[in-house]
Amino acid sequence: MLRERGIDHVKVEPLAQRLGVTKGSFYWHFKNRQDLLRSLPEFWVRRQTDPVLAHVQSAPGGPIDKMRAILEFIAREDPDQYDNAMRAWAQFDPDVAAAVAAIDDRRMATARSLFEEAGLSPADAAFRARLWYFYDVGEHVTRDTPDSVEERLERAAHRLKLLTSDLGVA
Amino acid sequence: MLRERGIDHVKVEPLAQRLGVTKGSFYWHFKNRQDLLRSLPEFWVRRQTDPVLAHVQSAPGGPIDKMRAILEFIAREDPDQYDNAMRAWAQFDPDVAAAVAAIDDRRMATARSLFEEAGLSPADAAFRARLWYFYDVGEHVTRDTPDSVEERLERAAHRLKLLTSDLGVA
DNA sequence: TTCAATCCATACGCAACCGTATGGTATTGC
DNA sequence: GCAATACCATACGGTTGCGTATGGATTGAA
Repeated sequence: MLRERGIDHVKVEPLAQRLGVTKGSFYWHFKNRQDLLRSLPEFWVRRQTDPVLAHVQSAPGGPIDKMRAILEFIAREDPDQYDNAMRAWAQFDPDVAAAVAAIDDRRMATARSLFEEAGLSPADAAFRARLWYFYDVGEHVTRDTPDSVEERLERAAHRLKLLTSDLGVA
Repeated sequence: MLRERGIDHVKVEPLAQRLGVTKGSFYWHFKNRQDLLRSLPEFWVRRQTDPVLAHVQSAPGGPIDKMRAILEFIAREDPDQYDNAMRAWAQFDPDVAAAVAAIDDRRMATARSLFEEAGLSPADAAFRARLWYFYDVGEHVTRDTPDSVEERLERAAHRLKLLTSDLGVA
C-alpha cells in the first residue's frame, strides 16, 4: 500500500480487506495505526540499504573497483518504488525525514570515503560524493531508470568514467 | 496545504476553515475536489519553472555563462518545497507524473543543448545534462540545500567547475 | 481432559469528509 | 431603485475510517 498509493493510504480497514481478514485481527497484531507506521522505516532499511552496503564491504580491489561494484550491484537489482515512497512520506513527516536522512548519510559517507581513498581532499570528496549519490536519487524520483539491465549497466559505466576519469586509477 | 502536508491533505473542509470560510463557498468556485486538484499542476508550472527558463533565454554570453546564470538565479531564490510536494504527489498519480516529467524534460533539454553548444556530442551532452539536473533534484528531495545564499553560490561554482572543466571555455 | 493463550470475527459509537440543497446578503448593471 | 448575478452560510444525508468491546475458534501445555 505504501509503495502503490502512499502513506496516507495505508489504512487499517482497506489493509485488512486486502489481506482477506477483518480489522479485529489487525488490532491484535498492532496497538493502532501509528504503531504500524512507526515500524515501517526500520523494515525499509533492512530491505533496501543494508544489503548494498554489506556487498560493498566485501568487494575486492581499490576504491574505483568498489564504486564499480556498487553501481553494478544496483544496476542488476530490480528497481522498485520503495525508496520513492519513503521519500514522499519523509516530505511531510519529520521523524521519517530523519530516518531517510540517516540513510542518505550512510550511503553518501561510503562514496565520500572511497573518493578520499582515490586521492581527493575531504572537501572535494564530499562534493563529488554528492554528485555521485544525487544522480541515483534523481534517476529514481524522476523514474528515468532504464528498463533493461544492459542499458542500466551502460549508464553506470558512463557515470563511473565521468566521475573518476581525472583520478589516478589505483 | 499541498506543500505542508501533501496532496491527500488538501481537503475541502479543512481548506475552507483555514481560509475562514465555509465549504459552501468552495463549491461555488470549484465543481468538486477533483476540479481543484486538476488545476494545481498548471499553477505550479507557471510559478516555478517558467520564470527560470525565461531568465536563461535572456542571459548573455556563451553556454558556460548561461549555465552559471541558471545556477546563480536558482541559488538566490528562496528554496520552497513546492517541487518536492509535486514530486511526492506525482509518485502516486500518473497524470501528475506526466506533468512533472514534462517539466523535467524541459529543464533537462535546456541543459542538454547548452552542453552541445559547448562542444559535446549529443549522447555525451544528454548524460552530462542528467548529471547536472539530477544534482538539483537530489539536493532538493534530500533537503540538503544550504540555508545561506553564500554557501549555495559556492556550491554552484563548484558544480559548474566540476561539470565543465574539461570543456573548451567558449 | 481442561485451562490458557493465541488469533480472528462481529458489532458498535464516533469523527472527518464529501457533495447537495437551499436560503441569505451584497454588489453591479440598467 | 430594482432586478440579476456573485458570493457565502447553514443544514442535511451518506460514506469511510478509527478504535473498542466482546465473543468464538484453535492449539499447546499441564
